[in-house]
Amino acid sequence: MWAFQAAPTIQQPYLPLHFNNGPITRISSHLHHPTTATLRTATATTTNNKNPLIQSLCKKGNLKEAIQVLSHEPNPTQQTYELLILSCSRKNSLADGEKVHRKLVNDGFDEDPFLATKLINMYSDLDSIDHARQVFDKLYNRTIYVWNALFRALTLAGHGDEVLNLYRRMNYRTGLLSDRFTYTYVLKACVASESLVSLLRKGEEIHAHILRDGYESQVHVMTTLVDMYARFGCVSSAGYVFDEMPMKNVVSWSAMIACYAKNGRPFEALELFRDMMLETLDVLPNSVTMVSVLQACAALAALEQGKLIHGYILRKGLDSVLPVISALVTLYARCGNLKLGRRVFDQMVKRDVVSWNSMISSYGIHGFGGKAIEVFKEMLNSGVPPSPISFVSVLGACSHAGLVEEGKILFQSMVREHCIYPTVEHYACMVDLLGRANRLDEAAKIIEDMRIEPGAKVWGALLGSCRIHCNVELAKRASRRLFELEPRNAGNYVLLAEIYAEARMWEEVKRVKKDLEARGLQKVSGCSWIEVRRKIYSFTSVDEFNPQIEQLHALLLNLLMEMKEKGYVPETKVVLYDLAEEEKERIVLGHSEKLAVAFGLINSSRGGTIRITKNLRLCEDCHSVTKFISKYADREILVRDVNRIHHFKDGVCSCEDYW
DNA sequence: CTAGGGTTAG
Repeated sequence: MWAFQAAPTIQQPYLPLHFNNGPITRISSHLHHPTTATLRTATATTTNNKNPLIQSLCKKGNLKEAIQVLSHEPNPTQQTYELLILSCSRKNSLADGEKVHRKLVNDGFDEDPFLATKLINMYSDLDSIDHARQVFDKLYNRTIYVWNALFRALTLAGHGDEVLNLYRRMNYRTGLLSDRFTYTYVLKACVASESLVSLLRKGEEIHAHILRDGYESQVHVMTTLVDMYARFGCVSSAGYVFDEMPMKNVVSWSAMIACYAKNGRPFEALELFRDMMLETLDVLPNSVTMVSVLQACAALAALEQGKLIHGYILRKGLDSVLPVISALVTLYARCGNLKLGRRVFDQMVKRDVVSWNSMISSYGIHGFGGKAIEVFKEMLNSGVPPSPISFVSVLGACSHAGLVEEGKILFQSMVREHCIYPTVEHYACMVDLLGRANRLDEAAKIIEDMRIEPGAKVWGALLGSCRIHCNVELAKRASRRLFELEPRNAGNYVLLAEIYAEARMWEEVKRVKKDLEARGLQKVSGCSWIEVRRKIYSFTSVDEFNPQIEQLHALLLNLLMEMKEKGYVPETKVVLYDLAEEEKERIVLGHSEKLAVAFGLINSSRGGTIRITKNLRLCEDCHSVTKFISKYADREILVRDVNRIHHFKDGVCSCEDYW
């Protein structure tokens, strides 16, 4: 591939990896120092040729001309090459980069580790990881800088496992010691792996190395460590490292807040944010911090809390930062206030693909599929190319709204018009779209025709559809695959048991439940919560400690009687026990969302919307009861379940009973 | 040459 000439000054045999000791180490130890010239530059410096023309052309951004002059320049210096390489990165020109590289080799700089570092960084910036690797492979004098540059390049390219293999070789085969940069890169490599193996153990091993080498007070290293544990979902490990950090700055705090926000612990995220504001005087939150805080508010559907945070963002002038605005759009939409989200979106001066995606998915979760498609098309018209997530968002919107044909057309346009190849997520959307619409055979056909391995998400979507339409046979097939793919996901067992229960196959229900227990798993219990005057109250069906619980039950019983007179029949098929109908009715009446709605009726002012959030999918009985309450108590009720938002008003729901 | 963030997900 490369037709470089052998270096005229240093002739060394090519070894891909070598023992970095002996005289070579001595050469490299002074070669890598940027102020120390190589043999070749030493000559150049003595002739006092600093190539002012090339350098000034580089600084002016006139790369083409600089390369022109370079081709006639007999003595380019190391500094000149450094500027040229940086220019190629900046100009995003691989061809020019290769030209400069070739000339550099001809001029005998191919064993200069300083320039090799720059070259590797350049090729990494130009997304040419193979070239970066080659620079490294051909190099004999490898300083820690060179290793670090390659680690950085590979990590950015997602080749985490390669970094870890090289890291091991560096430790065993060279005398080089890792520095704080090495550690940040190899820690990141643990989570930047294309293979599916969990590299948590590796990360823990590196953690030990870091402590051994005395880096526990290096803020960058420790923050990366927090983030690594966060990405593995090891919240307590992340918290432990964070607590032990002797020095913390805004990045460290943000990493830990993000850890909570991303791992389903929004409450702790807000708590930590509060601690940060109270405990530290010199650490001020910035836009990155605020994004995670907004995410936490969105997860909790804490609208009032979110509005306060929005106010803070405005006061601090962080309201022009794109990620912050996108997070605000999502916050308001997920809190049920689509109008406010739209207003924030409309006020944006500039929009990138993420801003558009947040608006598309906002319409999606509210069930406005048509609006989502409209916004999607508006995005295309405005010249912003869609991302894979744009399609997940818009297909999800079609799914919630039952727009099957529109979804199919969009799905086909992915490859045809946008060169975006569907991933497991996209297929899962299509299976969900078709399955929900009771076109289960078509959904199964999609899976059969998939060109990639259908993952758990795809089979999960199919099983979910089987649940809605009570298709026992297909459910058996889907669950068999699911139990292989994710044996520890309790939700799958529950879904299957519910399907059997609806089909009154009680023996099967028992078997699945036994299976669940045998694996030491538990059904995730339903939990609903409501924000009243900026406080969040949560409910579970087994909660005996709620001081108002008797009042709530009484209210629900009254409603039940009233509803039964009006012809309501409780829907008890979610109950996984073969019990008397009366007993089942008692169970569904205690569902957490009903308690939350009752609490809302009692504790919030009339005329205001009651907003409830639930951790699972809304059950059919709660859905019809809430419809009833919205009419007879004359209240607007918003319920956000795991999938979408239901807007109850005058006895009907915005989902039109399709969810 | 180093650390944290937005949109999606049965």
